[in-house]
Amino acid sequence: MKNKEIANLLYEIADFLEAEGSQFKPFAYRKAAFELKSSQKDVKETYEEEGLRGLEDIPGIGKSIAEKIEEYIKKGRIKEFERLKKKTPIKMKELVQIGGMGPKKAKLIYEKLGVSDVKSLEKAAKENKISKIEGFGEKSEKNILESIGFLKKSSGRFLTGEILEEVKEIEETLKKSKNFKRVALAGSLRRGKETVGDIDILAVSDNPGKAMDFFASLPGAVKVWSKGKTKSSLRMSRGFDVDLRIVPERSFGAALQYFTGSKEHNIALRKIAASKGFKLSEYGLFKKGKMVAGRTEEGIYRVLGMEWTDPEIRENQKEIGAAINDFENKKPGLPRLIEKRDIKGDLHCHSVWNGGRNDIWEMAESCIEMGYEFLGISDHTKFLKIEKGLDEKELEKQGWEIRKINEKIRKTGRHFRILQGAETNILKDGSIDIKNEALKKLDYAIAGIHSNFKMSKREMTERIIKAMKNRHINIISHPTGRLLQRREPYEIDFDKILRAAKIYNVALEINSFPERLDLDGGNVRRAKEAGVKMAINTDSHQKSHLKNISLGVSQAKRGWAEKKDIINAWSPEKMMEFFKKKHAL
DNA sequence: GCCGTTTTCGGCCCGACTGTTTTCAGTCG
Repeated sequence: MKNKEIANLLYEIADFLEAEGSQFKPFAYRKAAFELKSSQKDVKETYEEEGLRGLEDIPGIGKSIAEKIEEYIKKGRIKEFERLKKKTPIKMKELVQIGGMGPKKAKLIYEKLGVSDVKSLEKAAKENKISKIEGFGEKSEKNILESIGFLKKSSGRFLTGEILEEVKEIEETLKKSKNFKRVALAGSLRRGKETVGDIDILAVSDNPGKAMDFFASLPGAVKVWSKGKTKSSLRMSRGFDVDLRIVPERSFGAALQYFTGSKEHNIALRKIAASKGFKLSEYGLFKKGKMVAGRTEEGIYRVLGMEWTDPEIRENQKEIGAAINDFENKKPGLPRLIEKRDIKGDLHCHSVWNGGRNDIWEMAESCIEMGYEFLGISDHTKFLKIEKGLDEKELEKQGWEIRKINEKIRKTGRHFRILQGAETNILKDGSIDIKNEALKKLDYAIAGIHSNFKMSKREMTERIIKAMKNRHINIISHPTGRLLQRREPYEIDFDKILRAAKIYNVALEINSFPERLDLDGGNVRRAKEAGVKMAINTDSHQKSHLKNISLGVSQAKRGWAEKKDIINAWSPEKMMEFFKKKHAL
């Protein structure tokens, strides 16, 4: 039982309570849920070790919620929740996902029309019944249908960042088992896509029967779709499916290549193979019926006269041509793509100063553990009141603290430094919510859009360009504003933004947060081709988020980014020069 | 329902936006 499971339950209770018109309880439940979700300690363990008292020690959790958690751990259900659901029998979690639809509106349309889930909501909207209800209108009805359409498009896929850890655990479990000789992840996960449909795992086993038994009894598996000697399929409790294929060792590379995809890359590769008299399949590379490669991926590409290709760029976007060796004509091959180990620090991290979970020192410690050379603290600034944004005075105070910690680190002789930045807000008119005199004192400054998302393309583009012109702004955070499966990017003329970024020496962020991944691979590629520099940041609000950097690196790789394109892969000195150059413009 | 450097009651984050209204409720971040 994961903290998140209980947290989600508390969130849903909060929604039901809000629908009932309860004023402050929802706030309390959401706070408790948030604390649970971000707590590093397992609630169930806490309860087993310390009982109710231990639960009440968690901030935001008092007697009543502690008892509800106890009830859930013991009985697997919460009476209060059952009571609320009985009173208003609707699929709350499903309905509030619809844009513009909150708990109260969900309850209202249930009472008026008997709408209890998204399906019946869609039907009612199509029959123009929604617009007849008081408080709704034609526009609401249109928005509801639009939002449902958007949701449908993205349904059935999961955010890679949300399931990655669990998938890695599965991989490790299989690897540790004696039943498996080799295990590898394939599919879109291996290609670093931001969302994945299902998980493909390949394995080699001397005893496929036993191996499949082991697989089917994995912790967290809730349903076995199928179980055979070569292929089995499971549904995990989080809702995603995992396919395991057992292949002969001599075909492992070929199978890995085949099941990694993409389909388009594979088709192109098979065409190359055919043109040279080979036949390529998931079983191997064959010439006149004789297997010539297949044990490793490298072997297959080599025999085809190609360089091994990073999975992230296997999209048939010119990587095939680039990978073909042509030494005679000194043709440039594939670029050496950026790797996680190239990253020297994180420039977008929040701290307790604006409501983050960890203080600056704790964040720094984690960065040191990761082998970084620097950490950029960039807390929100004052316009974002909900995030306790810092004003000019508080930024100055934070500067003192950072200098003190840097001094402490310097004395240990460690090669590590904390930089002070800020994630400022680009206001509606393109101005920055922090005065230039204060920005000047920072090591660098980020600017991002956090309000007024719905502007015309022209206005939004002008707004961002105006911010880039500010001589203290070095990075634009999450440049397109998209939230995966939740919000489309805001309207911008990206080519114009790229030109401005180049002229005003501003880096665009590759935000590594699982639901952002913004820029994405496609936009990274465009930025790179325009000669625009980028920064791969995590937007961490607590130290456990720092590991998301690998998601950002995957997007960067998907966009063919190299070390030279990523400012936080440079030496800190060179990066600081990039920032300084801006001030001189 | 939770919390306390305003400590057992009274406040809880709050301003902007949206779509609906004609002064506001609900949603959003």
